[in-house]
Amino acid sequence: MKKLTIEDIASLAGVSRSAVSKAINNYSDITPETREKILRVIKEHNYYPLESARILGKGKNDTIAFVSQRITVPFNALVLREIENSARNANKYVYNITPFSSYHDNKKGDDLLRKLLYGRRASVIVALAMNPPQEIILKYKQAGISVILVENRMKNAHSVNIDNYQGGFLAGEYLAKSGRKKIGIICGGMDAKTRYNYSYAGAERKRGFEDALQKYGIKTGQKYLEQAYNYTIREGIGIFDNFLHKGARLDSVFCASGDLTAMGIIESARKRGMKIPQDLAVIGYDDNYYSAFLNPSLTTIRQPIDKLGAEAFNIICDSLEGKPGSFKHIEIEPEFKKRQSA
Amino acid sequence: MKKLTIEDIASLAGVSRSAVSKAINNYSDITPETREKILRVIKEHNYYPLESARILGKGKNDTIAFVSQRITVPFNALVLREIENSARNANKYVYNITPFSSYHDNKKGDDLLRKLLYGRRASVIVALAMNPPQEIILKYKQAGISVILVENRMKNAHSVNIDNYQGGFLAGEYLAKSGRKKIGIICGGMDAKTRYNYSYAGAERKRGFEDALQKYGIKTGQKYLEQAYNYTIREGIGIFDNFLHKGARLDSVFCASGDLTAMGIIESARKRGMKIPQDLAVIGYDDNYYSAFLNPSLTTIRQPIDKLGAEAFNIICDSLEGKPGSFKHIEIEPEFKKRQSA
DNA sequence: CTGAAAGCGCTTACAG
DNA sequence: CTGAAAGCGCTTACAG
Repeated sequence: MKKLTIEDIASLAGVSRSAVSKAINNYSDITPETREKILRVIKEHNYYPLESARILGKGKNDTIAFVSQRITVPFNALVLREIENSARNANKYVYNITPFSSYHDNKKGDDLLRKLLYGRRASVIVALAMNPPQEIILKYKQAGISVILVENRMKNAHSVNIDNYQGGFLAGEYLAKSGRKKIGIICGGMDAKTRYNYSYAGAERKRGFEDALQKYGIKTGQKYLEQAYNYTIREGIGIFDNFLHKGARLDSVFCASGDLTAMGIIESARKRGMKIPQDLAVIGYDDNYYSAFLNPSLTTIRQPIDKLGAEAFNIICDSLEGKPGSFKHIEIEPEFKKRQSA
Repeated sequence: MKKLTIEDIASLAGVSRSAVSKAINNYSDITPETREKILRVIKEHNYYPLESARILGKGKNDTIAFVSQRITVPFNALVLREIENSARNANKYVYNITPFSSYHDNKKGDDLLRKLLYGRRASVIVALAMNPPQEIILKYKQAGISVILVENRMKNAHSVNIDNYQGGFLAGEYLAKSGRKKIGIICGGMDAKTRYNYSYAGAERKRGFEDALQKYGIKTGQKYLEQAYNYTIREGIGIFDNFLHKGARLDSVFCASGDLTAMGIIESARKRGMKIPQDLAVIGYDDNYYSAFLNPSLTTIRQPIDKLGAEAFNIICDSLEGKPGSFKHIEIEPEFKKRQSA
């Protein structure tokens, strides 16, 4: 198969290579007739410029890198989807967004961020639930490339979060006010042996939750805390056993680790003959699209991911369009969804 | 920020640029000592080669393009995840896989496939639930770039499917054998006004289902068929009304369009006081990870996406490693999951 | 094994 | 407005 180059198009159209380049890039210093003729030839011959040559020639790359542990994690996919939706609505940058995954390999995650920076593969970074070292963040700052942290917050970078402290507080307050006394919490990212095991979102949810309980004079502590690592239904089932084993006879539990954990807890509690919510009130986190259809329907903290995506996209635009301004830290309000499980 | 180039590394290490290139690419004609010295300098200075320059220099791009309507659709994300899992297990190509989305814009979809081809942005294409015209498929064949269709099947391209005919047949046969007489089907992609509205998977499921019903002497036809377009719970709720409006008093329904449709149907039927499965048996499709936890738990056709991903990855490897062979068409067996709803 | 040189396909000053 | 020329940062024959 013959590979067409800009040279071929130029001779087919009877113009110079730079004229073709100008037509492609929609530059103004070219007559409309010439432009149209060139574009016609391009279309006729199915010519698409080689992307790598464009990037090299231009000296910059206008991709928006969306970096996460895994794009296929439902929450991560939803965040990306909402950023894409904002891009579609604004009718710009839609095709510039490229997902990158670290596949839960922390060193690879750091390496990925370095590669994107030093290999100049992106002009804006959206990093979801990543914990990069300050050193990398500073290098980005020096390079003038914006980093937008989602589900994290650090100096020298933008951040967009759904107010996790508030989410935890709402859950704690509701259970306390309903007269529950032995209130457990299941939370991820508490095992901060290294920065990789730390989750800003998890820590904030726990902090808000415990502040609420303390406000109402309810005990907190290790006995009432279990950690989540996988955020799966199966894990939730096992965690319920852990509470029993250490003698924590809960009357309610807040699954800050998500609706899936809550599903596991409910499954496990029922097998032991407990009634939900009478014997055990359960609150989830996220409000997955099917959570209202579960049995019982799940009381949960809803995360307005659409708003999160919109805010992130605003910062993306500001960065790409060179609008100055200091680092923004945006907190979006979560919503308490009262249903049957609590 | 100073941008390091291969030139800088060469002078820092006291060697030529080609030596650095050889070290980076792990070529053999270089002494181990030289290589190590170069790699040390590279690491020390955080040098990452500019990807676009590498591609341009090499004259080829080794990315594996994963093309779908939207990577954030749960089924699509799962297929990608399973391909990635296979890559991880095989410890190769993990970081070569890049997702591209057409965002449900059919022309953009075709354009994307052309761009990937003519702009040489990929060396293998995995196209999920895409309906490219034969013309494009043939161009890929001529260019020697493999196209692997998933949820579709065409000449001149590989294909990997979960046997949709069989899935439909299993559902139809089960309902017929349970003594159901008025059996509805809800299916997507039947509105083949253009090739974009056509779904190979949907058509095959319907064909298998109707063959089963005919085998057991049960009526089929327009009255018992409704179309799905969005595959959402909400849509399922509305579709149940459609059946009632046209006077189809069903005793059972097969939601070939997925478990979400089934959830909507169940929701709607219950609001009308129907008992599931006594008054209405409902079979879904997919077996979403939460489908066993619904109320009632959902009887459904499970799609073994892990196997699908593994098969697709095998073909990817064969293509990348230049193993010859004719086009493969793989059909994976689905599994009937008996639960409470039917 | 090493290094000088040409080439990949674009873009972008710059001269006309 | 157009076009010849240099440059982007790599890779790859090729000569040594």
